[in-house]
Amino acid sequence: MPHTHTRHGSSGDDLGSTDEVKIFKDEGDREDEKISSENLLVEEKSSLIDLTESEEKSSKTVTRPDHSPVFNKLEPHTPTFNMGYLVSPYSYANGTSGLPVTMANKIGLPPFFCHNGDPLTTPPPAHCGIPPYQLDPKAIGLTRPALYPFAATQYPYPMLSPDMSQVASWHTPSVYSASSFRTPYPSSLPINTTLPSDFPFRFSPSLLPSVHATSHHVLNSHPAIVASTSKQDCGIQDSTTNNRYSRNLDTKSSSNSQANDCKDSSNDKKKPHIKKPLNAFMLYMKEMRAKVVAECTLKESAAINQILGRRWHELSREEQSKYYEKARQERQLHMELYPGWSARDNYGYVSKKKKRKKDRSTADSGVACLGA
DNA sequence: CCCCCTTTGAAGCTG
DNA sequence: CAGCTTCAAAGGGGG
Repeated sequence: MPHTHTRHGSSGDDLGSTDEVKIFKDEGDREDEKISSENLLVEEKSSLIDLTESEEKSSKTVTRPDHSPVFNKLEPHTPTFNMGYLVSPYSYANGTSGLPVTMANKIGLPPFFCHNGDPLTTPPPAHCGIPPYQLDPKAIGLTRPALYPFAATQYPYPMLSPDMSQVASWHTPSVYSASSFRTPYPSSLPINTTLPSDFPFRFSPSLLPSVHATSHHVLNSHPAIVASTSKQDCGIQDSTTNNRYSRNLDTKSSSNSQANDCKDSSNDKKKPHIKKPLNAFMLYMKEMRAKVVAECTLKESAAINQILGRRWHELSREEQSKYYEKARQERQLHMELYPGWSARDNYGYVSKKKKRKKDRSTADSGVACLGA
C-alpha cells in the first residue's frame, strides 16, 4: 500500500466516514524520489502547479492558504506540507524520473503536447508533455514510481444534515454545471422533491416503472442505475455521448427490457446494475478528462488517467476538497436513492465476464525487480 | 469482440 | 484491525 488511511468516524455514518485525512507514505523503493524530492519538489511543485493550473486557477494554487480544517490536520507533519504532497507521483519535475524518453519514438506515437502550454519543465510534467508510455514506468519495465510520501488528504467535511435539501442544493446545476462539469446526475433531477420517507425498498426493475411521482424520474435517470445490456458489464455505455447513463434517460421505458436482456444471471434480470457512486477522483476525472484530451491530443484513457492522477495531486487542497465534498454528496444521494444497496452487490459483476484482474501485488513485485 | 490498461477513492472481504 | 480486492469512468490498444 502506497498510502495509509487514517480513518475517522467509521462509525455511525458511512457517508462522512470516508472523509478522512490520508497520509501517503513512501516506500522503500522510492527513496530516490522521496529524498531527492523532499527539498526540490516543494519548489518544483509550486512551479508545476502554478503552471499547470494557471489556466483557470493559478492564483489560488500558489498560495494554498490551507483554510480547510481538514488539511490543516496534517500540517504539523511538515512545514512544507501546505503542498498537499511533496512528491509528485512521477517525479518528473526534478528530472529524476529516469524514464526513458525514447518510448514514444519506439512506439511511433504522434507528437504529444499540451495546447495550453502546460508546465513543460525539464523533463515535461507527465500531465503535459510526456507520452503515456513514458508516464507509465510499468509499461517500460520500471518499478512503479513513487506515489506519495504523503499526499492528498481527504476532506473531513462536516456531515451535512441528512435532510435531502442538502442534496438538493448540491444537486442543482450550480454545483455540477459550473465550469462545464458534466454532472453525473442530470441537473434537472427533481431531487429537491425529497424521496418518500418510505423509500426503503431495494431497487427493483419491477418497481422502477411504478415509482411514479417524485422518485420515478429520479430513479430512472439516476446515473447509478445502469440497465443491463449485453456488454461486458451489461451496462449502458454510450460511448458517443461519453455518458454511461445517458441512455437511461433516453430509454426510460425500455430500460427494463434492456435489463432483461442481460442473461448473465437470473439475478441480473431481476435488478439493474446500480453502480457505485463516484469518488472524488472519479468526479474529477469526469470533469477534466475532456479538457486533458483536448490539451494533450491524447485519447488513450490509461494515459489520460495518469495525467489526471498527477493533476489530481497537483490540485490545491481546496480544489480537492471540493471534489471530496461532491463525492460525499454523491454517496449521500446514492444512499438516499438506494437505501439497501451495497457495494458488495456489484462484486463479481465485472469479473464475472471479465477475467479477474491479475494480482497486482505480484505483478508489481515482478516489475519492481526490473525497476530496482 | 472483449479485456487490458491506468488513475484514486470507497467499501467489502479476509486472516 | 490491517491489508487486500473489487468497482467506479473512459476509450484506445491489442489479443
